Amino acid sequence: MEIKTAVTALSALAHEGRLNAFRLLVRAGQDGLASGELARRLGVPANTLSGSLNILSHAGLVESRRAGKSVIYTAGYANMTELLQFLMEDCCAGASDICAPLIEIALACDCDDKDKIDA
Amino acid sequence: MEIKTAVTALSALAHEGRLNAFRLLVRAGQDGLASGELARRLGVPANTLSGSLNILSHAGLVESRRAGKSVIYTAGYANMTELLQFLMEDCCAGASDICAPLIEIALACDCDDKDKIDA
DNA sequence: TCTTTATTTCCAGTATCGTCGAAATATGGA
DNA sequence: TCCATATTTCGACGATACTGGAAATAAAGA
Repeated sequence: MEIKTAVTALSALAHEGRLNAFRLLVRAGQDGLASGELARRLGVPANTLSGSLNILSHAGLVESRRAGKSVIYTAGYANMTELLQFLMEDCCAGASDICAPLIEIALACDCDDKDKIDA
Repeated sequence: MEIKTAVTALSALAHEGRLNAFRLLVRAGQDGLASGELARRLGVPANTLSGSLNILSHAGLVESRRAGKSVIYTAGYANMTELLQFLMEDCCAGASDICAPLIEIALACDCDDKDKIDA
């Protein structure tokens, strides 16, 4: 990931409304949420949210698909992972002590994939 | 971590100059780098960098200590980890498939602490 | 104390961002 | 086609951020 890409993604997330929207979509999973439903839950005007989603979309952090009159947004998991990877990739170059907490975080992630560690 | 704290940290990182400075400090490890040395390496005026470091500092992403005429900056590893944790903490709430790449990232982290996984 | 070096603060011009009313566009149904 | 609903685009105002010159502050040595 290039630094400009990372800055674009970080800028997109560096806003309370957009970060809330993004996290809501992360929780919503692959089913995603319709734009209107998202606006209702976040309590923001539809056009304001539309702008926020547009910024997140250009940063690759959300994806969208039309379903009838609604537009369904989902989190861009792949690009989110790339960003986290970018933020971490130099963490051990000379400072291995920062690495331990990162592994703890991944291990704390309470999901089925936890089993993979023993494999 | 509260969302406002996360936004502050993300905003601090959402700037090419500051992100470069931060990553350089992450690589520099606990020894850190003097403000002037950092400015020289990044090719930015000392006062511009000072402002950048001030923003990163208020976000808790860097720390500083005076050493004679120089001020040494180091990465704020603890707070950086907290931010990453915040960005990840909901990753598995209904979308466990996003979790796998995160573990891969942590495992890819090539440092001594990798042994802990087998413990 | 005076000078040099290192860093920060102040300031102001410029640019970019955030917000939301109003209008435009897209879709499905009658 | 006409209407209702869902969403986006446009536009403009106010707010905030970025930059770097110049001045101020901090520290060490002569």
